[in-house]
Amino acid sequence: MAQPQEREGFFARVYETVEQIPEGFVATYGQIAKLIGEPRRARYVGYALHANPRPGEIPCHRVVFADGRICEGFAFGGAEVQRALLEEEGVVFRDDTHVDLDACRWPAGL
DNA sequence: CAAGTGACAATAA
DNA sequence: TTTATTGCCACTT
Repeated sequence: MAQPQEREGFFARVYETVEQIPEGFVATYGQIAKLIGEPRRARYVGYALHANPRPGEIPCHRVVFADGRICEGFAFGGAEVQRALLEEEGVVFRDDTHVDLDACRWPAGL
């Protein structure tokens, strides 16, 4: 396999960043990608979460689209489950599939 | 080796 | 304003 180790470094940074998201807050793929220094890998941020090698430690449910939207077949049990998890932590929802990024965006103070 | 795919985002129409 | 397309970059086939 001789695959570039940078991939693991990139993935590791994504996990580190996502794990640092406080409860009641959410981050977007583009924001995370930019925070780790690779704004062009926004897509791969989601890819890293899909890989999710550490279920239970990586709050992937706190990571949403730039608009705060959650894809349907994305979460473990469905967008509804994810919405419930976010509401449980205090995240405000504008719609059934959109979170209030204006109030829950992370990192705060951008 | 080349082409296709994908938990996104930004820009164009 | 919403919808459609392109760009990104690594992985899969």
